[in-house]
Amino acid sequence: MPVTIYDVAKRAGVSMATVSRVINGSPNVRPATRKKVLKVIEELGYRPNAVARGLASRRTTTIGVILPDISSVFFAELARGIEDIANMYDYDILISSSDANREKELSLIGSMLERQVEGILFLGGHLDDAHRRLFKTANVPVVLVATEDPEREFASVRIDLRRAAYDAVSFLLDRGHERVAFLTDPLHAPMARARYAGYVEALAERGRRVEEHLVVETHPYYERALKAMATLLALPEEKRPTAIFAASDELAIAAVHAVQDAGLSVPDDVEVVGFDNTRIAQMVRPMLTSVVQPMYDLGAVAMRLLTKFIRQEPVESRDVVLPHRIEFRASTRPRVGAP
Amino acid sequence: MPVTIYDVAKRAGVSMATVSRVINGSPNVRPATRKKVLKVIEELGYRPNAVARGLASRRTTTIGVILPDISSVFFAELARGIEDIANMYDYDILISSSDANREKELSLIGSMLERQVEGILFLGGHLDDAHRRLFKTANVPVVLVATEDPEREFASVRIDLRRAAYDAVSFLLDRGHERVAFLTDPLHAPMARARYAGYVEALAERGRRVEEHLVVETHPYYERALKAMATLLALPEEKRPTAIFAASDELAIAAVHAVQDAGLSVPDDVEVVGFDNTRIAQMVRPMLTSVVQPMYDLGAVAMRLLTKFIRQEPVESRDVVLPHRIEFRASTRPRVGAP
DNA sequence: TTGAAAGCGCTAACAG
DNA sequence: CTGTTAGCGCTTTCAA
Repeated sequence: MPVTIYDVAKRAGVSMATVSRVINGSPNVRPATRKKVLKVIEELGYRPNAVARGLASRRTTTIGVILPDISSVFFAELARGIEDIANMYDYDILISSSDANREKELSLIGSMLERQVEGILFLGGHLDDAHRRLFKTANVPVVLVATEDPEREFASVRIDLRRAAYDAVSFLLDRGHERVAFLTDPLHAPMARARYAGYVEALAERGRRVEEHLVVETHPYYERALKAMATLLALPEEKRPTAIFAASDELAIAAVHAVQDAGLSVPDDVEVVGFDNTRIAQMVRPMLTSVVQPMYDLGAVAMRLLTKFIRQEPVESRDVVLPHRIEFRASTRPRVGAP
Repeated sequence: MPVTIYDVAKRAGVSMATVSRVINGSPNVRPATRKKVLKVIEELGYRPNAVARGLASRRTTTIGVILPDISSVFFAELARGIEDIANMYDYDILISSSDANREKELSLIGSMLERQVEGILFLGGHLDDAHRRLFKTANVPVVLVATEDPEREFASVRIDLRRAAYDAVSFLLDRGHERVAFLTDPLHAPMARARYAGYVEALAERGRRVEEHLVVETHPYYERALKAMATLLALPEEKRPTAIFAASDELAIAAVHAVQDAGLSVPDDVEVVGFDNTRIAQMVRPMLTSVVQPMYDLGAVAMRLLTKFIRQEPVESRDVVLPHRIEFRASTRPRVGAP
């Protein structure tokens, strides 16, 4: 029923190969012929079938993106970075949320491979042997994004989470805080563990040990975190933290509010540092000091790297670590000598 | 190089038709044969080529989603609703951001049709004749989601934006406010216009006219809105609004902060109502009263509707209007008799 | 229950 | 510069 390349060829009085050439912008077509074919394409409303093309050419111009949850601000922003670069290179994007569920991840990877994606971007999960095996039999390049792979077996684009946490905690410790709390989503997640490692390291380097009660593990939602922090702040003053490092901005905001609810002031009584520097960091009062994770760039750089692998271009590094920094705002006290 | 259905057939000593039947779960295969084939599939690590299948069967199990911006909280949440239902019906999703740019939208629609998507979900834009023409030649079902189409020509899933705005503004007016401001993103966007219509209607119904200076059009970002509101609040008291209806939660939060910056109190001096009831509404103090737009459900229902069209199942209504309501929180004063 | 064979719509040598 | 001819890997009649 739909118009095919064959219909166009017949009507234009040329072979389908010529039509194919016109469609694909081959220079080897006489201008007059091209014009004629183009006219017929217009008349017939011909629209090339990308599936057939994909089968014949073995190029689908599609890449697969697997992420924990597209509705999370963090991954949505990352996805946008991926999309923009993909677009620039004429790739379309197949997106699926995995809920960081291993089985779902594996099944999604399989499904994308069946669809003959030309590359896979895998975000924010944890790799085990099954993942590795699948990726290795894939025959298409894979880039991990914002994903912890201790083995560094696959190409990846990320920030140094451990170091970022280390920097944030060091900043707080160096201001003289005796008790810096760490508010985090469950520590079984690899990204949470990386931050925890940085927290521990910053303490250790100063001859301090982790005080169990200052590490607050909670579900990564505002309401839950608020309650968890309320409990911590109800402690007597000599056990209560005077600074809080939170693993996300959402957790940090919960911390800020818990402090205020306890009748204390941010930043005068308690300083708070968040993570990710999402839009919301600037939309609360006091505005949040936050570790900047360049989400859009992570996505963009990863996608660019993937195109290089697909085109077999040389790449400088398979493990790209993007810089992080701390954006200082009002949830911490002004730094001496800061602009 | 990769294993094909033919390789499996040969090795299993059956025809490729039989292998195809096994893959597709056809009941017309002797159990012993099925088992043998399955074993070979396993041994060879055979993975069906979905592109070839799509070409042969004319079914790609792919649907196309076009939205203004995947990094926006609103659309990301909507996308998640779409995804979950799509998944349930074994569809994969091709997502693209259009930036609400007409040309981009048209080109994306074309590209998705070339890819033989089995249906299209079009979110949050404005339809003109070019869109309509494309959709009509598409031969695949289209569902508009959270999209204003005055002509109601295509199936759609949405809330009654005009009515929702009307309800919010009526609520404020009925509390005795003389001056209710409307803080909105640019009014050329159809969704913004719909809310504006509700604002006007609520006023008109009470014999009031729109006061130009109370309609504040701004870019839909916190910083810009904050400035715009500051200007408005700098007005002498008799021109200053005592209530603000904002077109999004982000704008509403800017309004709250502008009021506070002006040395006034929310809700005592100025009441503020937001829109969408995104997560952030509960993450600011005072917590935001907001019009609930069920984003996840909009996506889920739309996707479900699309599957019905694809399967040619009967549908009850082509214009699904989901209910909205107002979630009352602390940015408005307590209602008399409210729980 | 199984197999043979004809496409699906296009690309990509190859020949001219 | 253009046409011919094989496929790409699978589904789907139609027979057997």
